[in-house]
Amino acid sequence: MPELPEVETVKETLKSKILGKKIKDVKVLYAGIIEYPTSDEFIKEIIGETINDIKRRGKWLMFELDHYYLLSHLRMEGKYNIRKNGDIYDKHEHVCFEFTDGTELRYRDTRKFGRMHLIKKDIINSSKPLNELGLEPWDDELNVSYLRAKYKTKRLPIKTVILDQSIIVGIGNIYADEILFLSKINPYTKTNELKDEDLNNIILNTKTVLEEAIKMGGTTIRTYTSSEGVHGKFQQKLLVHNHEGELCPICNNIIVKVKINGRGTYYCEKCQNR
DNA sequence: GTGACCACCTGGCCGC
DNA sequence: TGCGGCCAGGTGGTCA
Repeated sequence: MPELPEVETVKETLKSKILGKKIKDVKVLYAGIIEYPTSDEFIKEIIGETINDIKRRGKWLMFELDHYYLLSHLRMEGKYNIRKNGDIYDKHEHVCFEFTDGTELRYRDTRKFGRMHLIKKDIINSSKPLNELGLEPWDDELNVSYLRAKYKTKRLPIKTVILDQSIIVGIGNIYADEILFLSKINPYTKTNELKDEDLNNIILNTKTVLEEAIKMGGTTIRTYTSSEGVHGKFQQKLLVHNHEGELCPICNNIIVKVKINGRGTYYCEKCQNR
């Protein structure tokens, strides 16, 4: 499932393929993907726009057009493919951007969880969804004081809160397990009971894990691959996630899998005892 | 403001 | 082999 490193990989892959292309037509085959505005308005406004740049904010892909930003969240299984005009549609391709050069960018999503917004450039930072996002992992303002302020009222387990995109963006279920393992923090720990040392470890290990994952092209796990069939390699580096019943790489204890607020969570009871 | 729960979705897996 | 049920999970909405 796409988390920050996977979105970063998609962004870089697409930048090398579609920058400068002008949108001639758009087909929305499943309107539920278009969150804002209506799909009719979406189509009307985006035709004639050129893709000038592609950025990322948290798990959102940001296609910079002439007058708008097209925001795209891949959720669980969203991906982009380049096709030639006239290629037969796959049943899971839901939005198709036709370019003036005869190629097409198609959004494919087997579970239809992904969402798109088309937002005017001058209000992009003050509009949903970007105005509700927290700090990037590499933001200078992400420090112990920031986390302490955000976490002080949170009684939920840290495993749940570390996924909160309004605090730190980009962390999903896979990397959350890895970050807590490296930080030696039990995922059940009440967030407001974490010590400053724990918060510092979360910050450092978030950067470490995500940087390493980006270098390796993200994680290819279960049904997810990146754009254009690009496979990430970080799953080879996962220490606990998806390793239920295997030995902890640090202490040789058995890695267990539990459910915390509905999320599958892998951890080592011996190492993560804080 | 916070936390619990549910809905959105469909492919894969498991048990019968 | 076929069927039904469960699971996976990011996010937003509703309700207490």
